[in-house]
Amino acid sequence: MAGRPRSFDRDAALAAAVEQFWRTGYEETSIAMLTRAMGITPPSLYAAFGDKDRLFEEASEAYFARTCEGVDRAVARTDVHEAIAEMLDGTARAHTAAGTPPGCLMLTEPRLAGQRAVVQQRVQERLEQGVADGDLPPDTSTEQLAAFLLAVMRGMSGSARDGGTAEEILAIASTALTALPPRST
Amino acid sequence: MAGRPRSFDRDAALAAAVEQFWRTGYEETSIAMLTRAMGITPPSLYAAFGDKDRLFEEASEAYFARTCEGVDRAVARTDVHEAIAEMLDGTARAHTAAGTPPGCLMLTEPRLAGQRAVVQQRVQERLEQGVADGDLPPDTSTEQLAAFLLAVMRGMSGSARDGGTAEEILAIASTALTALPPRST
DNA sequence: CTCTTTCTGTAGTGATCGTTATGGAATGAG
DNA sequence: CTCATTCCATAACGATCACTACAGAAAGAG
Repeated sequence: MAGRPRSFDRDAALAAAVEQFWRTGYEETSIAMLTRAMGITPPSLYAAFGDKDRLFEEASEAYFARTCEGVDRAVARTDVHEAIAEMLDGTARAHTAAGTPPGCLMLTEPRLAGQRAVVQQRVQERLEQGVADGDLPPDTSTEQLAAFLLAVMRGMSGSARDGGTAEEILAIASTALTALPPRST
Repeated sequence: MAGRPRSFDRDAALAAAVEQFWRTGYEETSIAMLTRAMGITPPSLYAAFGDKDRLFEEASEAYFARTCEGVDRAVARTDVHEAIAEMLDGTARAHTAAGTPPGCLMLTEPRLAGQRAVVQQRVQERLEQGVADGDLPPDTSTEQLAAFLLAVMRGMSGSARDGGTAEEILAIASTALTALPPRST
């Protein structure tokens, strides 16, 4: 009943696929690039992951889960200003971390608009909490502010892809922070 | 000496190429898509424009010139706050204009980092002028602020590509404006 | 051991990629 | 007119695209 077992680590292969998609995006990544990065042959890839679309879906979901961890950790802070600051700071560092491709797969890949909407919604909810906590003015447009923050993070990702240094990206983050309305004491 | 004249309008064909590259980017645009959009056959394309790389270079330069017109008109305003506001406003409208593809070719295409650097430098110089005019605090980091503004515009372009409405993109622009330090009276 | 099942590597599918050779049509020069 | 020159359309080039048929190898079940 049980035939020959798979000779490669599926999770490790998926991680390699994540990095390859991260570096070159969906369209520019060929199956040949993937098999080389993953250390397997095309039939193994198709047997284990379906096709290129399904592999990308699985890879982008793994990437998304990792990204959400960082965002969730940041927005868990009790003060909304600290929460957003940490989110932007963490984003800037992730976009320029050595050992990983520059920029962000979720923010760069055209077909991941759904993931971006999810993150934006989460940011908006954290801002609404900030308003409820009295840490943001009651008339704050959380929707508008969340869209702004997503746009800034997307811009940070693009700057990182253009070769921007960690300092430059962090400076963008700290500048964006000044657009957060201060607590009205 | 003078043979058969070209049977198509080179400028019109170039304009069609600009729009095609604008809509689908360099890598995702095939010669077949270009020839269809331009209304010519491959040999005509290669005879008139060299190859895909040179055609893109010419197209992106034409696009860049048009973009710079808008930016230059905006930053020509005497008040730096009005200048930046008009630049962001014009950018938002250009990214969502009916009749043209959403977003911005210059801000989206990976290989146009050089054009982005030029625009950023121009913005930075305008901000420095604002400092000299006393419209921005003397300790303003114009370099940091210009990088921020470029990042925001890039994010606006991405939002537009994701299907964002003109109102949403304009809201991002107006939020970004609040990060401009006010005149210190 | 044998049998069955599943994986693996080679090799190749048709389609499309960017690019171009070829040959006839169209034009200005003389 | 003739001739030289340039352009256009068909058709094809080799390379690569995503994907898979095939056959042999490797493992568990009995």
